[in-house]
Amino acid sequence: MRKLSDQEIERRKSLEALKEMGIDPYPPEGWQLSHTSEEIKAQFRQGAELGEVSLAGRIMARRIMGKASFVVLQDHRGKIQLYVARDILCPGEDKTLYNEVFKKYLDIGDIIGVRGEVFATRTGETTVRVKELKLLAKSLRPLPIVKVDAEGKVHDAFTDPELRYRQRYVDLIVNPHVREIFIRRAKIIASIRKYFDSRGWLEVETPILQPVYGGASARPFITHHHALDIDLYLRISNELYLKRLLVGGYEGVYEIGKMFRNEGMDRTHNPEFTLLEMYVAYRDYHWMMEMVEDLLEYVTTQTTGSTTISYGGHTIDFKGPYKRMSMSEAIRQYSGYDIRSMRTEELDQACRQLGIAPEKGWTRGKYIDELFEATVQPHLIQPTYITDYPIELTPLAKKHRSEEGLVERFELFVAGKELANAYTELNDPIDQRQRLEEQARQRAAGDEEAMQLDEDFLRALEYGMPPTAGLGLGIDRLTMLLTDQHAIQEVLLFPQMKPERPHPKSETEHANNQ
RNA sequence: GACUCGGUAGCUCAGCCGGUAGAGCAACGGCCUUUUAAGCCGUGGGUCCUGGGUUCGAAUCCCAGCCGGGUCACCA
Repeated sequence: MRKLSDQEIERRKSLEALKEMGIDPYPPEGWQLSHTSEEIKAQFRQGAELGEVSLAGRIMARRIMGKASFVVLQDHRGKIQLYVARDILCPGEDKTLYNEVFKKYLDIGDIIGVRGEVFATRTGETTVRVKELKLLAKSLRPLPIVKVDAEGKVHDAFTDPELRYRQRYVDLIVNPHVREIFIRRAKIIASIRKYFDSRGWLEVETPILQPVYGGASARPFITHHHALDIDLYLRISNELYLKRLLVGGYEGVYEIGKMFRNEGMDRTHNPEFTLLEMYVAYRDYHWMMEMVEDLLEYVTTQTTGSTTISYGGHTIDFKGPYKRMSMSEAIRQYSGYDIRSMRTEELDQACRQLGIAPEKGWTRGKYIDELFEATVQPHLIQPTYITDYPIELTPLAKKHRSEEGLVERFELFVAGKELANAYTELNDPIDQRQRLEEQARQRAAGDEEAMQLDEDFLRALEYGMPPTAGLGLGIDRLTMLLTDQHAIQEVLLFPQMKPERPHPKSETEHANNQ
């Protein structure tokens, strides 16, 4: 058995004592709720006659003063103070409920239901005078105790990232601002759905397990299907499936879902992350830029109340229209290099001067991409569209209608980070085949991240896909921006972690010895 | 992957010029019927991340490993 701490032993003793008194520490029947803590406080402040209220939540603090006590109860909307007085809780002769159950056997962390009237204390705090109290779930582990003083200063904050991410449930209990992040995340996603649905675009689900992975450049996770005896890949992108649906005749489709990329992890990368992908027929990337402006204005207003947000000390305004620059203009403006007239050797030299070490096999497009990342990207704080990318980097976008060697693509940059990526989609099946065959050659030459040739996707395109604008937008990054968080782990409920090493004296070991 | 910082009580941390551990909160016992970082008196609680090494003696010094943070690299 895992060695229990003194506090855990104490709580288990209380649990047994309660059972002996005939109190079920985990009763099945629940508790009728009349209000949330937030509703009680708001309505009482406005002078409402609340009468008796009934609420439930977790004990977060206890201040016992003999025959009366104050309790801080936390529910999903906030905290409220309870006043538990012996003779109000136990009007008769039997004071067991107060003296024994409440004072001795309840702890911080226990979940209780209470009923009583609302009043204001001497100091004016809205408080529930408890007439009825019931244990709903006993907590066997002590919580980290976070205290906030009169000036609002937080003491002993629970901040260790390892503990917070591994035990997110504890983080959510004791850190209200963390709960808020995930409420906002849900609002962001809900508002995107609302916006798309109102335009008649169809939300779809496409396979996560794919026999051929494509639509992006990344190493996949591989798994195995036993009945079929084939390897399957966790999708790195759903792009090729959504395009099949445009071939099928839907004129607007979108999917919000997890993608999986088997690459490094850091504060901006998690192996699984949430991407919005959407495709609309008979549109091009110019239209898409306007749509994204409109969408982001809507989402920011719906979730934050304004188009203006604060991110890492910058004030960022999502009100459109956003600045637009072609990639070559942007590089000229920020670095002085005119890549359009530069030969590959000159690009190589320019990169070396900037401290970038080129690798053999780099295409012209790769050099340009590197130059861009080093010289331009960090400066793009306000939402900015960078347009017209080198063709080599973008096998699924349509060739530029007037510029040789470029494709009709834009990326949206905010706070120096890529937020969205969009194309006028390539719907010429012959061109698409050539470009994917080029990718296949790069794979054969050892580029693990070049795309696989998806014959069924090409077959679909051969039936004819309408001209289409497509968009990918990182939901995690958008959430980071709208919550002023700088690590992806802060906007994922359960970020990927290395497993905890089982302790030598583990619980399972004990089980085996029993 | 490289470098770097960290891992000590349930939590937040101190101790780290080597002499086998401390504080606050939490817990336990007591007092207290409007407190709010409640207060007062008393008490208990530790594989000092793991494994080696140096030493009469290691939380402390050295080596290796594990986990996490940061920076860089890789990576649309």
